Amino acid sequence: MDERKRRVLEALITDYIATAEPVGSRTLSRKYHLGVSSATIRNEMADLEELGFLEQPHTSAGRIPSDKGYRFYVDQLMQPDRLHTDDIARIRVAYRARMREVQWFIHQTARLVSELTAYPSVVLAPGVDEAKLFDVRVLPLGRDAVLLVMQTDAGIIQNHTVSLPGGFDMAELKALAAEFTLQFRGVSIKELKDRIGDPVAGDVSRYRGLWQGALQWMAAVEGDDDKVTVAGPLNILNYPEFRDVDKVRRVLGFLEQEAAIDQWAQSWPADGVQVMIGAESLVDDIQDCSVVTATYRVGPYVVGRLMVLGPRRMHYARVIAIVQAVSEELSQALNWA
Amino acid sequence: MDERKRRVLEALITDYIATAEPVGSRTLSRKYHLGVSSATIRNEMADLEELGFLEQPHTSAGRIPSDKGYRFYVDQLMQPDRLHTDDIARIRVAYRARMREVQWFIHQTARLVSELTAYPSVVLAPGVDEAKLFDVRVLPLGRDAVLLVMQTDAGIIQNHTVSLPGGFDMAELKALAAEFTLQFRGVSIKELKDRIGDPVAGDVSRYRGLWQGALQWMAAVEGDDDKVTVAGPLNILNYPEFRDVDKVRRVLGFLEQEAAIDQWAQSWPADGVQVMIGAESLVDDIQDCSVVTATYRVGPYVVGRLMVLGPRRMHYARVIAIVQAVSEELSQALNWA
DNA sequence: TTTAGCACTCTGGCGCAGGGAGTGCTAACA
DNA sequence: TGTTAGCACTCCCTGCGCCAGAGTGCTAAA
Repeated sequence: MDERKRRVLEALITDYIATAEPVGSRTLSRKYHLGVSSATIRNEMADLEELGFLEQPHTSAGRIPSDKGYRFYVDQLMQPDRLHTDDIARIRVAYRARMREVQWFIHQTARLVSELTAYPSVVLAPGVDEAKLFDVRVLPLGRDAVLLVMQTDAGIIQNHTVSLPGGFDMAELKALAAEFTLQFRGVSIKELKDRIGDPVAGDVSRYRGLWQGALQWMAAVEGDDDKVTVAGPLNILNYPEFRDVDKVRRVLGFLEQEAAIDQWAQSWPADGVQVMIGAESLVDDIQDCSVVTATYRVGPYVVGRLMVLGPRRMHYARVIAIVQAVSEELSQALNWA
Repeated sequence: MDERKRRVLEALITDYIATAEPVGSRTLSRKYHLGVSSATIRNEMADLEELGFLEQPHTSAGRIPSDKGYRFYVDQLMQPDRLHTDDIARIRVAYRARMREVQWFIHQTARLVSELTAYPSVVLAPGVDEAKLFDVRVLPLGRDAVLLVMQTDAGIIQNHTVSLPGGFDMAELKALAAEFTLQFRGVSIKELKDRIGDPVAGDVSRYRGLWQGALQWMAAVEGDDDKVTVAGPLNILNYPEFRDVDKVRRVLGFLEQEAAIDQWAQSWPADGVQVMIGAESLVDDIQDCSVVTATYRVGPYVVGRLMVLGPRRMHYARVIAIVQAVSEELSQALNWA
């Protein structure tokens, strides 16, 4: 793999990313001043194909990069773009607002990333599973309904309206909430799921249903709800590789499977920017896509990820730079929030 | 418009809804026992075309219904299906759960409708704009953050975390919330938007930013957020008229414009099941679609709507029945909730 | 080692013919 | 007078062959 092969491969991938058309030797020698003739490039391309970096759709077409080719490009050839100052400004401005809930930042991030990249984006919100219960409170809402408010150590707040037909005794409920807080403070939500059946001190008989419902809700419903935010899914329709409705269906269908995406993301390495090319994602429905993902933090802890989904010939250099910059900015914003 | 013409038109539309193929006279005489020969049907079809109920894609193709044809079919010929007992059971079961927030019912409804009809569905949640403020409370969350909880007379509860760097005086905040409640109870959220600047009695100087932010949030952000719920958008991909990516883009793009949908829905007549065929919707992006919509109530008041979006050759009889049944069931569920 | 030249291959577009589906018209029939 | 059978005609769709264009691989010369 000498220097010239590297340059040919880089030029070819650059061109293919821009045009989505198989690239021929003549095109390369004309558009990129490689200093050699098309015949030489032809030989290099034949070698690169033999090495598995390129593929030929059919005998008399140009070459396109293989997954391996993209991988080499991402790891060895490309370097992340320097973002345009406009883009940088846009990222800064996006988080300027104060007094917002975490969920607002998540939405904002998803929209921002999909607009900057022109690909669909996904943001995974901090999970509540790992968070530890901090306290539970109850607010009367009327004659026969209360609002349960749960706070975790990560500062995440969940709340839920519960109706109690037949009314309730507020003092009793308050005591119960205090008791509950005392007993379960510091227990992770995940663990709480297994302890739904635990007896709670105090007179719970009347409100057993309430607690069980509330716990189920805390543990299950709200835990996964809103965890995955998708923005700009229709961006995928702008790329010629998705002119086919069946391919579109698979990708958009995948983006609707929020629970599956969440679970899938659990298996990824912990930190930093990752790139998955084509089949590397191990997900059938997005074999024709690449994924670029980065984590974000609250303090020192990784709490969530953002990702960009695009065709395999994604504009990696730019997307990586954006994802990197946004994840840092988001981490900062969350630290201040 | 004699009886035979009506029967021919009905048969033709039924067939076209099922097959999406232009229907010829021979097909009609074979599949539907109309008691006359294909030649006679041909004559009737020519008449129906002249009257504007049918169209011909090209000279030697069968006929397809025009918008006017569908309109006549919906108004005069068709009657809503009797739902299968399975479907009825499914609708009943969907709302059986208790102790749920309004938003849960909305999501449930959207999913249910899109699954039953196999078309995309949209549900408009009760607006908060018309709701009147009932009370505002504040809960301490830690050293420098509080949770604002706002309740309206419609029983809608919104809440919002606000950070107050530098700490706060809880007693003062509580008094302020009480004061605020006193002053604005009974004022609609819509009105509240215009009165954000109103002075509040008590010492607000320290917390002015808090109130302004909170009000802005109540009035603007949460008011429109989540108001429109879409389910099953990809169902549209199953219909051959949307095999073209550009058409898909327009329809799915429309379904993403939640604010626009909300506004659009404001202009519809108040109550009952409505059908809009093709251009009748007055929305460019869904000229190739029909819409079936129904309202639902809390007590005697219409508070929201659900709608089904499908190709013009929608299965009106079934969809109308479903939309009708679901809207009634939802109204009941909300009355009990 | 590089390059020019050339024969070869494959795709995609175009024109054309034939089959099929459906129509409209005409004339016969009840 | 309304209905039907028959028939010529129209138009779409499909498959086929052909050709131009793009690109390759190989060979031979620089």
